[in-house]
Amino acid sequence: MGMDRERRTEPLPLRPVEFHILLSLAAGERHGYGIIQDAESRGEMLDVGTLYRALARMREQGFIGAASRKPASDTGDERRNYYRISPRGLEVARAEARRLAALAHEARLCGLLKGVAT
Amino acid sequence: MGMDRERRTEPLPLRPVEFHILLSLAAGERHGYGIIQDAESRGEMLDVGTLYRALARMREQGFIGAASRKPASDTGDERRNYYRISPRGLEVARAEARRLAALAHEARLCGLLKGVAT
DNA sequence: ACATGGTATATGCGTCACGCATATATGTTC
DNA sequence: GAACATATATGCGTGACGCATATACCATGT
Repeated sequence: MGMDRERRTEPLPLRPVEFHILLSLAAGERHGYGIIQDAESRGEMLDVGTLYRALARMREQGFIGAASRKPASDTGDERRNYYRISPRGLEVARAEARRLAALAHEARLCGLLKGVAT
Repeated sequence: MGMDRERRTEPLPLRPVEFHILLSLAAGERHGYGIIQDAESRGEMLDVGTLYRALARMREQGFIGAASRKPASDTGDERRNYYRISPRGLEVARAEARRLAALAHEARLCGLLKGVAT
């Protein structure tokens, strides 16, 4: 067997797209296209195919769930599917955030972040 | 066409294993197994197959090169292949480090790093 | 001398996740 | 109603992946 990181039993480390999704959802409920726009606002490009497949995968994993109701900010667009982060999703997002922060710290120690504010 | 991130013309963002390699080599010349041990000391697990294939790929890309001579720290083990980071490799490593630091900063803003020192 | 375990590099195998393209349809604006 | 942005979804080809295996050298112990 074997795939990308394939059917790995360990969910961590997260795939980049998975962390982008949880990062958006940690700030509040979002629909798929809104997650893409969030990533764009951070200067990150998410492929739509990669995103929607990751959303389906993460629902199966229990990291995210469908929002019970549309948020107040919704314009009434019936096409939108809103997602919320689950307690388990929040856990893995925090663990991944700590891992990334530690990696960035190591990068600073190696001199890769000279002139970049902390 | 498409592969993992496949034959993407853009080298950025780097794959996780690629950043781990450049992070190790930014601190000095290393051989393959030494890079694995470096990652372990950071709590990151690198698969040996993934590592050696990434090393070959990154040599072709010009991000790393073979060290001209064995470093003074070498014990005389003839099996070792030492690598050094190239100017281009240092560039992309810095860019990727900035991206990761920005991502960690966003994670902090979203409350995913509460109680974690800066 | 031989066994054991750590070090060191490399490749074979199966396949998933990926990037890219395309499809479909609704919302918005002019 | 044309044009474009929004929104979700799937088909396609394949490279990179995790895991196993192969090979061999080095160090230590008995």
